[in-house]
Amino acid sequence: MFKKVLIVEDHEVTNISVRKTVEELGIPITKYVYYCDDAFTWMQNALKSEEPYDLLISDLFFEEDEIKQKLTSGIELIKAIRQLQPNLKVLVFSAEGRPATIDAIFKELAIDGYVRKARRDAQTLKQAISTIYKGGKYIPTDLKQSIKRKNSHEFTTFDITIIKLLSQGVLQKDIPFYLQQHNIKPSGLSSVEKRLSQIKEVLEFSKNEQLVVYCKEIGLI
Amino acid sequence: MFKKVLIVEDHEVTNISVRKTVEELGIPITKYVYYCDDAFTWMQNALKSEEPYDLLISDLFFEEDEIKQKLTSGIELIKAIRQLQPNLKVLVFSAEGRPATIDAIFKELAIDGYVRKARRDAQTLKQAISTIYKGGKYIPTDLKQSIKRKNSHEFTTFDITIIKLLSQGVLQKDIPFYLQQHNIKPSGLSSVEKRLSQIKEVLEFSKNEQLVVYCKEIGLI
DNA sequence: TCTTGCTTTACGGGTTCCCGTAAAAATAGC
DNA sequence: GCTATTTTTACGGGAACCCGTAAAGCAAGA
Repeated sequence: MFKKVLIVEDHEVTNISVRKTVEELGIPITKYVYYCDDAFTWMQNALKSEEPYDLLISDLFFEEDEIKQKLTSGIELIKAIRQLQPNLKVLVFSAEGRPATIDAIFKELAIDGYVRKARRDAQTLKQAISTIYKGGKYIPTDLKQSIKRKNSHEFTTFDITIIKLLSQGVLQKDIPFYLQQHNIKPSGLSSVEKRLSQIKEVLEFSKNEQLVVYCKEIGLI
Repeated sequence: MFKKVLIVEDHEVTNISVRKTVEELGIPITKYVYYCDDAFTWMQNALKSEEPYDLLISDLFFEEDEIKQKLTSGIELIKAIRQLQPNLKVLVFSAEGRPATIDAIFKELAIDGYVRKARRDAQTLKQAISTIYKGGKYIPTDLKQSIKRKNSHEFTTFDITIIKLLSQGVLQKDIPFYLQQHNIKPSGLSSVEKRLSQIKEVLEFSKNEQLVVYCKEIGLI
């Protein structure tokens, strides 16, 4: 089993349990911190003293408080740590449940496992740690299967840009101006109109209001 | 200190820690369950055997799974339990952070305390339990102060109705028809238009798209 | 260079939405 | 019962949006 584990979790209640769960697996050294910056420092020091950690268990979202941080999210932390210790095993433990987001984290950060904060999360954590220790990857069961629903649309950055502008109150007829300002390739009003109507057709929406709440819902804007 | 406490929390990890935290306060009997229906049953039985619980610690949101529940949220649970044991002390422990929502729960359910899942939540839980035991109410510090921002609008049920319809793709010109169907008093198109433009003026919004994402954001729709 | 196919833009008419004004209806007070 | 005030509705002109079509731009290949 792993020898040294570092837990990064800002919620005290969750931190306590994760610690307890890890200790029940017989891992001798479990360090726990509440801030990403602290986690990075401990990782650095452990590496310097040539006693690096085996496993990082990290949350994704960290609440801001009076103590300003350089690393403000689990994603930033993992990216930073990967620079100095690429072989480190990483397990993300987060409440984030959107398949698209979890999928993106697996691909972008090459993490070794993801456990969602949910009903059987303590048991799942143990399983995930075991699986990772054996060299495997722990992927949530609900992620393996259908990521996409029947009517799904792959949003391009262009789509997201114009939908964001709409949700910020920019008039549709003024969007071309903004696009030109930022040198975004199709900048014509017709292109904007066409794109919006295409998206709405696929998703079977009739109004922009529907589209923007949908995008808000899935965390796109 | 309290004698019998019931913990309702679907996340195993959180459940474990809350339990531990409560036990550290020297409370002899702490029952913990993962479903609202179970909580209700245990409350009922304890009342029948004339050994009722002193305190209920409950989450608000419970994830659905294969085991179908009658009570699907902490709010429903608390309402149901208040029917049979009105004097029970209730502490809500949830991740919900929107002041308006927390405020509504205090007023509608007359709960005795609210602790938000956040950085120092374990310590805060202990404080809250102590405060409630002494007969006080535990209100989050950030709620006491500014609930309202500079440009805030008090949404009526009428407002919410029409904004919901918009977000569902109903054309503005068709909204009067829906309002008549449900016998909602002002049903004219002009009334709808006037209301929307008033709201947008107060919130300094220019488009409906902005309004609906805002309402989505604050959990109104 | 010219053709072909694709993307982007320009234009126009029909619909919906916005907003002001005025009429109609409901409410309140006397 | 009547007037005064407010709320609701009706109407109309102008702006914004939707949608189809056609023209213009652009890339690749013969």
